[in-house]
Amino acid sequence: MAGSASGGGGAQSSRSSEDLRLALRAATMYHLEGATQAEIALKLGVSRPTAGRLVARARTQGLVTIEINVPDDLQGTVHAEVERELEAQYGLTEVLVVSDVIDGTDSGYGSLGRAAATLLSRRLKDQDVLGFTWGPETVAVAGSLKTRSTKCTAVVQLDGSITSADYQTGVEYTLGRCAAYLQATPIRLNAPLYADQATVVALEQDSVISRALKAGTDADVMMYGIGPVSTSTTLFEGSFIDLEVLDELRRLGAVGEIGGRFYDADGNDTGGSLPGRTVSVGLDAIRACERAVLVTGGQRKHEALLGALRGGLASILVTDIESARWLVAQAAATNGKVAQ
Amino acid sequence: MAGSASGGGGAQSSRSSEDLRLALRAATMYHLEGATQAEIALKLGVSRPTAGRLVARARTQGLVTIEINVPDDLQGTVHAEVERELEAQYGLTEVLVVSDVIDGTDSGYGSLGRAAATLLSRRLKDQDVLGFTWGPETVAVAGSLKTRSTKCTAVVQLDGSITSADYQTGVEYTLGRCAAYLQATPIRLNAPLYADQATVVALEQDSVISRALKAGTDADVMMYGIGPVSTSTTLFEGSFIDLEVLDELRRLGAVGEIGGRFYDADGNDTGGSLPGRTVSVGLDAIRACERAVLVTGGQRKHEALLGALRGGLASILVTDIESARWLVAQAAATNGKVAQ
DNA sequence: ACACGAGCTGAGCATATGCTCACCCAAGGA
DNA sequence: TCCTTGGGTGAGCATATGCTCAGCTCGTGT
Repeated sequence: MAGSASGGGGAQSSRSSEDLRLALRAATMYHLEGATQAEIALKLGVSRPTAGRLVARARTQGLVTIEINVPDDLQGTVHAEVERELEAQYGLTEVLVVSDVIDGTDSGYGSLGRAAATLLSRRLKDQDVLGFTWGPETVAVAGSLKTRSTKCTAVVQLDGSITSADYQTGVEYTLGRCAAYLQATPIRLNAPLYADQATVVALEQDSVISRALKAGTDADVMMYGIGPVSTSTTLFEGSFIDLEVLDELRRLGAVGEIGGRFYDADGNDTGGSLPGRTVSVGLDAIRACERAVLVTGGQRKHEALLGALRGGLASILVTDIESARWLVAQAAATNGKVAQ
Repeated sequence: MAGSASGGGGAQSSRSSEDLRLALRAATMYHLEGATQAEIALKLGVSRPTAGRLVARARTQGLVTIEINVPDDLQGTVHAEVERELEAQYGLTEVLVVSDVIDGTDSGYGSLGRAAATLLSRRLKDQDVLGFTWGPETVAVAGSLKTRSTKCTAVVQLDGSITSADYQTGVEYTLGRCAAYLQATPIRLNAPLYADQATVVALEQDSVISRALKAGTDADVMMYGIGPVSTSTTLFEGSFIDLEVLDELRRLGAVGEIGGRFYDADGNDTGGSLPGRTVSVGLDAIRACERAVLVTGGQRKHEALLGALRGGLASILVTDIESARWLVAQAAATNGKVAQ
């Protein structure tokens, strides 16, 4: 008795005009005045679902315009557009672009590190294992960790270290600082990055080292920088790679390196003699990681960065605005074609 | 083990900036891309409530601009602003303004009637009783009822009729057409609008008439026009009111009339000799009705309209744009002070 | 004139959202 | 150094929203 079917509605005198008028009104109340659809329904004398339909129709028909405005004090600081474009072009989960341009020096990763540290705090959950490669970028990230509010289970090296004093320090610094600030167990990969093949085989059979490598391979989150293929890299300058190997890498089309492993413009491992002599998780492990955070910037590393992204070697990218714009231009140049 | 407390977050390197950046991003995903907060949370690596907070913060801090745009084909047809202003100024539930200007003639209520008919269809529920006063406005509304999609229980006259042939027809027309199109029982108030006091008392004791009056008083929805206080009204021209009474009404400050009952600039019944000689529901019954739909327009009736609104004699108004603008100006002139 | 298809409606439910709570961390003062 | 104070967080629930369904009306074809 109370609620018998009241019947549907047919065409009124100026039906669609009246409907649009109502949609306009409903949308105004909903979006501008914060009314609920039930309130709108009550006020307009229609049923609750109809009020919802009116609001929906207003959006469908373009009566509602929603804009996201960057406030003035963030203008020039936030690069949302470029970030979204990169995410789309390279299939990334998140891109974070900082305004500072990275110069060629290793000490210039400050702003990159700060940004990446904040991002890392957000991405890390307390049951996670964090892996990292050594390098100036990750040192900067570790140095910018500020609070103990983020926890994780363990921090593990993804690659062996080299005997250069500076970088040995870098590894220790990164591992120690991450462990401290993330209240995590540090897992050391106590081995050289490169050795002769027999040594590498032996090392990989060592229980401690294999355990570290396994932990690194299975890490929930990975954080790493990249190296270019050039004579002015630590690997070459420290004589860890000689001219012969460099020539081989170039012949094989290497454009960049992660954890001592080189890849070509499509992000594939270049092969050759080096992989068998390298102690680090493979590129496939990085590719398989769902939260692979690549932190790098600067013109020197553009080609290496492009190759890594094309090869799916990162899911999250933290870089500088100049590199970001360059990447966008590259993707546009190849007509949006992105290697998977 | 799985979900131990992960701790709160403290101030990161550039916390508020990073937060704003995230809020920006969350708002973009939510409003522009239609993502749910859960999806945002997943993508950004935060908890679901936090994603919601980010979206909320973006609105709070003015990062989100929402506009309602009237499409071109409704420009000049829809008067949303004036309508909302009138609602606010006079405490009305809904105001509907039509673009056509109402001329002085009784046949000029076409567009008003069409608009009111559509509105009435929306406001009427099938268990409702609809009351109406006779008059050109309600004739126009009844004439514009188009479909049988709206039902209601009964349609009842709110005031007695007068013996002018035209208006007798008007009453019958309105009652019959409403009853037919609304699939409702017609309830006739078969009595003169004005009579001498003894007759009125007798009529009000008649069971059929008292039942009709009661039904009218309790009507869920009322629809009525208004009359001005002037020698050029049907009531005066038809000699239902003589000059003496008109003078009395003017002395008492009458500005308008609904159902044969006159009110002053504040919408109060003017009293005098007429009320005791009138067969119709009182102004209080109209004031008490939650869906009292006043349909009128034209310059002749401006003062009457203003008084009715000031006196709370309507909750829903259908009028023309000229009258609407005049009313807005009047409310502005009295500094927004509105009689309750 | 009658029957059929299209479109709209309200009811009911699955999902998404906003809110309250207690907890934990970081900063400031004795 | 410890303690207080304020801000921010996730869990759980009440509410709001969107969706699917069946029923009814109107327009069209025979």
